[in-house]
Amino acid sequence: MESRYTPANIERKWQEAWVNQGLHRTSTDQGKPKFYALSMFPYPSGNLHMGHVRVYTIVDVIARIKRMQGYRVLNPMGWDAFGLPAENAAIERGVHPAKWTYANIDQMRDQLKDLGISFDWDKEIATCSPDYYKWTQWMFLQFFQGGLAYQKEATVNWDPIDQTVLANEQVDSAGISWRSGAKVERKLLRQWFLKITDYAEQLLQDLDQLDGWPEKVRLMQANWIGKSTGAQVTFTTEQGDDLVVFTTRPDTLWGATFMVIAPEHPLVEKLTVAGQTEAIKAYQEMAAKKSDVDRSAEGKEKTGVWTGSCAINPVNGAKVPIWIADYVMMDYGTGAIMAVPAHDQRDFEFAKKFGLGIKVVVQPEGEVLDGGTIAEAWAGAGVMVNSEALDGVVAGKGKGQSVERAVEWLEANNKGKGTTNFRLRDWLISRQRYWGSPIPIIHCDDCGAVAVADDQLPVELPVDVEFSGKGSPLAKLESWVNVPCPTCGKPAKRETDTMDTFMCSSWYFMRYPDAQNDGAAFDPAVGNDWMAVDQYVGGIEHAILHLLYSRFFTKVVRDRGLLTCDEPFKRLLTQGMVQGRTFKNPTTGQYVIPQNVADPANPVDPTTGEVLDVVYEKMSKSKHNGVAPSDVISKYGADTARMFILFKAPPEKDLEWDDADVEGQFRFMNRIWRLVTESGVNSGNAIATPENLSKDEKVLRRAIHTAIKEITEDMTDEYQFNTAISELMKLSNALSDAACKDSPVYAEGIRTLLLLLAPFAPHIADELWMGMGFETSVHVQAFPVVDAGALVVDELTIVIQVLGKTRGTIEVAATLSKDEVEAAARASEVAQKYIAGKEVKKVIVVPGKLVNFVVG
RNA sequence: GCGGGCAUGGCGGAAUGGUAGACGCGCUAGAUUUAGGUUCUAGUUUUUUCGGAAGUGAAGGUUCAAGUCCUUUUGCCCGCACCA
Repeated sequence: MESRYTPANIERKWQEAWVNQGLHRTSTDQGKPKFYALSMFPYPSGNLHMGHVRVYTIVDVIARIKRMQGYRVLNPMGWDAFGLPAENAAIERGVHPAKWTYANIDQMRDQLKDLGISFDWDKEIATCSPDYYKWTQWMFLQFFQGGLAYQKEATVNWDPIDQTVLANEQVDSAGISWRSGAKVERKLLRQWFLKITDYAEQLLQDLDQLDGWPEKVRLMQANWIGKSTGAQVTFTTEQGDDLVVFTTRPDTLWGATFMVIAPEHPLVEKLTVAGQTEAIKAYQEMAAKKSDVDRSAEGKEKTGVWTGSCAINPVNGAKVPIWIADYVMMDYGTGAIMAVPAHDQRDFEFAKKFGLGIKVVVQPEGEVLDGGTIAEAWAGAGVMVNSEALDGVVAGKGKGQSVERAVEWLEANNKGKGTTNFRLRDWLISRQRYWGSPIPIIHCDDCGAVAVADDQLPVELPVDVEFSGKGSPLAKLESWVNVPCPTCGKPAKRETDTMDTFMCSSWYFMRYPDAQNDGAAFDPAVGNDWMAVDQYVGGIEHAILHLLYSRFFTKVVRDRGLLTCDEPFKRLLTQGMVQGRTFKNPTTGQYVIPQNVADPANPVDPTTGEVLDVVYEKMSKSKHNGVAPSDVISKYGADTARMFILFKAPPEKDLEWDDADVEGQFRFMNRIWRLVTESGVNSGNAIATPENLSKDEKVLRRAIHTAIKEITEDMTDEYQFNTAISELMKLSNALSDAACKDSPVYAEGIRTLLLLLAPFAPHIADELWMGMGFETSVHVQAFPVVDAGALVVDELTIVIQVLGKTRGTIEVAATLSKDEVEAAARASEVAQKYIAGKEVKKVIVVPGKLVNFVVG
């Protein structure tokens, strides 16, 4: 073995050796408990960045430690390979998306291998491969046959840059596309949807099962699903139509003074009286131009137009005008509301602006509200008034209070019914692009939408298409579009939309355990053996998108009898960003290229001489703060990169990339190298026996087993890699300082250090382990188990407190009883100094920890 | 507006209600070295009359004992938002 630690000379060697030994192949030993470790698979952009390094390292450490602890581990890798960048490359550079994608995959796979991640490459999948998307299409047909996939004409989010529609989840609150950054437009189109709303209640309820998930993610999903309980009430229009509203406050029905319906509401035309036609039309056009976001922006100033018609309030027969206004959304509730201005601020503002009536039905205690004079809506507590049957009832949502009573009354009188409403919308999955899985449907004039037969799957993407960037290339390919109807044989047309790529990623974790099955998406027996994923790791950006869709898929797959699990991911870890050191001009806000900063310790702007701000921000080209994984690996090796990234911050927190800290981590690897190579310990050394140890040996052995205990705890359930590594450092320090380097305990310590280190820094650990003369890799050894006996101490340090203030410590024999400890403490010099001559009112003895004297 | 999270040395971060600052970075001094780097040793919250005293964003409270629990509050970050 070399005397100098040179990672470049050892890492590749071990990566190849592990492959040759088949160490990372998923064990089929059914005698072992299973552990499914999963990282969110990447989009194959072609370049590995530090964020990738972080996720895969985290999962790798977990997988490696579980293997050493006797689990059969599945740690797979694949590619979320459909998507627009490939198509854009085709448009810009004339490369076919498939060629571009597969080249990127090859490049990224090589980069991943440099990291020494223990993926089972036999399970590799790429969602753009016909072997895979065949089953994505099959999954779609499962939904279709289950009545969970349907077409609907709807106002949808249209991304003008990517030239496709997007699901609600893929547009942020500012109306910006998650991918292109474009402001989405609204378009009326016929599109495919999945009925995720059928599962809204379950998706919400089962969040309670997910106690291994961050609370934050569960809350985000609960908010997105957005359940609210209330009632549906049917008003009748003058024209005789039913106009159904949803309200969470049915108790205030008697206070409704007008109604508002969304500008897109189907009844608008019928309700509009002759004199109002133009005003209504103009308002509708204005509203149509605005996105939902614009509607809610603009200072929230209320706008609207009266249709000229009225409706009859079913509870009291009151005649109320029907307005249209864009503060009512067509896609929430029923697209129509009853307005109670006295008790709803939005309705109040609207009523004030247009001079509509305000009727108080809730009177707060000790106050008399008057609809004509109040300055704002009263949404607080009170007692019902002017509400016939409800008069005198306490207003509120509690048991026996007005809301419950109102629902009972509505149902008893057949005027409405209690109901729940969800914010969640059905999932729009059509995309007007080429590089995605075709939707396996054929449209026939006579038979409608007909499923492509299972034995005809996959509907393959045609290769020879033209990429102009305008419209779907598939739609223009007549030879592909025109096919006979599978049912009646008449000329029919293929669906030319492809699926949202989130379809592909919503079930890939079900495919991995049985990745090479060409007769089914997966064998249910294999699927049930491995599902659910025991530990999932990925970015918080999928808190709703991918994680919600995957939960939905899992429930549908369960209901189709393919799997038995309710939830796909038992535990979820959302790792923080990797941030780069960024130089920023404080006045212009411009980012300065690090190479142009002469003295990084005192950075000044190279052109203006201003002192620059040094901040840590997400790595990106525009900020000139990126660090390439390949550069770090070639300079320090993968082990140092892995150790640094794990040590620098807890996994869920953002991590500041700092070259000085990387150096520090490299020093630690060097210390271990020297410690082990200079120790003289080899596979032939006797292993320590716990008996008849000297004091020094006992101290060292306690340090060894404390490290085992702490690291094992840090790696159970909650993963605390940073403190685990600090324990490795402590053990390494203890071994360096050991006073008994000839002892078998020292040999035990050296070996234990390598075993504990193996999951974190696998290359150096195996190099040193095999260098000691062992026959088999460090990675197939059992993970050390703590010997509780080694942790027992002869002497305890007891803290002496007086009135809760620490005054010193004493050493006592561990065998002393509680009373004896108290007596020793009382007699101690430290305590006497503070308690002599004073009355000791109380003594608290915490065994093994402290004695606290309470003096008067 | 609603919901959630966070706040500890120069920095990243540790602390089952029980010696706050583990571990690391940086820094200071010394040793080794022709020098730099490496490596090793010691030190590194503040203050001090060298006995101590104070200290975990702020203010209260519970407790023998609070970074940790409770109440109020400030700042920052994140998610949702005219949701009927």
